[in-house]
Amino acid sequence: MELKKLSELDRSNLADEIAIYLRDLIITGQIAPGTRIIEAEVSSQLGVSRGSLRESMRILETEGLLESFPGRGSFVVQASLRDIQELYSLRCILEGEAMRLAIDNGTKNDFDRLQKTVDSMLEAAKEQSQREVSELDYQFHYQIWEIADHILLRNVLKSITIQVRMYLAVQTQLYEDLAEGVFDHQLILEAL
Amino acid sequence: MELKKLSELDRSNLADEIAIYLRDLIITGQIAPGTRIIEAEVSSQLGVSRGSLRESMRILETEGLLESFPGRGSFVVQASLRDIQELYSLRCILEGEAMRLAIDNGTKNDFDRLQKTVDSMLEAAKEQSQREVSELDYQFHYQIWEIADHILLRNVLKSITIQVRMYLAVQTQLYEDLAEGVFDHQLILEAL
DNA sequence: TTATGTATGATTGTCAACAATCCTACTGTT
DNA sequence: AACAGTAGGATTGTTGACAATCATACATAA
Repeated sequence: MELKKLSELDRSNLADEIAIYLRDLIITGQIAPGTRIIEAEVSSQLGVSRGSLRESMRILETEGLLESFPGRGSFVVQASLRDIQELYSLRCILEGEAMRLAIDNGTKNDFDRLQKTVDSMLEAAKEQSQREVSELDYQFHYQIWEIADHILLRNVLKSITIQVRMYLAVQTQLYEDLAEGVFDHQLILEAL
Repeated sequence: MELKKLSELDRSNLADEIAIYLRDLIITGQIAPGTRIIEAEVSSQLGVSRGSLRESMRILETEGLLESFPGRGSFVVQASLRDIQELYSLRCILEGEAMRLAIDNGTKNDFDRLQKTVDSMLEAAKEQSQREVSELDYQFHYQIWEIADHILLRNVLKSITIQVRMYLAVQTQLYEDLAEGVFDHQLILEAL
């Protein structure tokens, strides 16, 4: 049996865990855009030191979720219309490229798994479970990216999608008709 | 007269400065791929604390220049052939997109400035000044990205180009005939 | 009233020290 | 000789404290 290198296993350090936690709060809109992150406050609430928190904030800043002004504090990014447009246009370009690669590389097995995800999504949409639909939506795309077998492309798409989800969380009205969105995914799959 | 917000001015903090410094060392190959970054050693050499250094390392890690294994240390990434291929393919896709946008948005003035850059590059190539050619090469592309007027696209391209340059620095033999590379840029400009 | 100066608390920037973990080399046992 | 066990130093993980900076409110003068 072939074993994975332990060094590749995710033995997390604090900063990463904090980043994961905060990232989720930001993406889901639980921390509103524009809010200032006060280090002492947040770190004590999380029960960690400011040093570790600052490390995690640097990760989120590089990812484009936070924006920091030296000496003045860090804030959850507040997207302009332009930012969102750019995010979408870049996502379209890369997603298109991912699909092209997925078509080349995908096996029947791959497409069966995609169909399964779409089915689950349809079901979740029927039950109006927004949270679940959103999660399955991400899984659907993530599966395509994996089939495309282009690690860098996947990472960039992941980072962009995270930001898109953040903005969507704030403007949920865009997601009113859940079922329609799911139907789009069925179309994508058939195109593949 | 309209003034810029001071908050948008880059009043740097230590971590950013360290990141800029280390990034350059990595990109230019002065720190070889695979070398381990020992925090105490580097921070004392730079005359900064480990905390600040760690923050900068998190930035570089998120950018894909460092790779860290919790509890075991951080290393300058060692690219596989695959990594390089992915880097190039993604860069092609995005650079193509940037050019398309640049064609739409560019004014005559913009193209004149590009021509100037190519001219300088040709001159630098004649004098076999690798360093200068490399810098002007980056400027040429950066100008196109600015004309394209897509901030996000530019940022992603910047990050990818940084990594490409890092790998190029290690394998400089690829850049033997400098003049030929410059000629490529003239072709690009004429296409625009 | 408006503008300028000043003091105070709040927040960030930076650091040095301690704790936990890892790696290496040595020891002893079979 | 080959292996497991075990110190010891080296390195990372984490923290709390101090210094520097910023923002706010108040006081003062024109």
